[in-house]
Amino acid sequence: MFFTKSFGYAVRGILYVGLMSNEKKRVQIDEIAEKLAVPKHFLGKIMNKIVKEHILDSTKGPYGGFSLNKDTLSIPLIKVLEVTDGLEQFSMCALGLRKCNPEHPCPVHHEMEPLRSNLKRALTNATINDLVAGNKPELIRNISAF
Amino acid sequence: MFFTKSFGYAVRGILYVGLMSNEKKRVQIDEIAEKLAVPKHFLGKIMNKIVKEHILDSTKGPYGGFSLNKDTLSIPLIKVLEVTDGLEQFSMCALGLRKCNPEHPCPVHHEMEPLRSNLKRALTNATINDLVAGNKPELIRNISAF
DNA sequence: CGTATAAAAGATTTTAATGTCTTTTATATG
DNA sequence: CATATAAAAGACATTAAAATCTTTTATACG
Repeated sequence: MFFTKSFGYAVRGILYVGLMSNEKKRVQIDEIAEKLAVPKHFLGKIMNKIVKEHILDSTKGPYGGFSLNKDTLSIPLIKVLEVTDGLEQFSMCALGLRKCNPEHPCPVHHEMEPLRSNLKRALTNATINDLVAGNKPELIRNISAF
Repeated sequence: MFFTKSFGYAVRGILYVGLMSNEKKRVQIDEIAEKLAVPKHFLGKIMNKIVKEHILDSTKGPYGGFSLNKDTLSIPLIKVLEVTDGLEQFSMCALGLRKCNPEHPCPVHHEMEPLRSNLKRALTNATINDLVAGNKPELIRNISAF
């Protein structure tokens, strides 16, 4: 619920790179896609966006792949969401009305507003590092699809 | 955010019927679609589902249209959501992992769980009547698209 | 019964997210 | 420079939600 598949793929891909960064400098898309059981080329496009936004680094060619950069671990999840899904959802009416606002609220506006801002805050406060910091063998298990 | 357009159309359609039920017994799909600026035939299919689930009544032919029934006003919003979008979203992992659960949580499980249950509770507690009960002229304005 | 009305149902199209396959670009190394 | 590797880019296919158009079914009323 809430997010696209792309967002889930992105978060899991970034986490996988983070978890592997002790063992090897760079991780290839083939390995990520296989371990997470995610479509390789689709993940590739998403990872490409992630690199363009400086959330990860990548290099082509032999010994290339994806790697953490100095900022990766402090990136908040909402930044990843922005890249994959955009943030319009936080300002868009739950019933799809354009002119919904506090002065002219839709019928569910007042119910939805606190939920929306709680979600936004949770995603703003949680960083990649927060997710990587836990039990690593457990986490590897938990980002794979099986 | 959160929901499909179908859900928004359904809620607004039901509310429009509720608001008109003082003035006339039945409301036609042409009027609803026009006033809410929603595609008529698409709304028709959604309203049909709503009728099949006994959230509204409908009759064909002259003087036909959609009308409230004895249960309409006490229907919780989550029932409407179930009809239009289904409720799988409440049990589905935010990152799309099948085996995500409290014992093997995905990396955002503990952040998302309270938000999810808050949303579910809000939709379970809010009835159609709660939304109709407010200022009616204001509400009519607020469910139209303009 | 015949006719007009309005929902229901069916068929088709459009759009966006997702997924697959192929070609291009960059780079490390002999 | 030649070759192999791996990301990036491009073209195309699939799927589900959304939207449109046409035909069928039910019903009120003269």
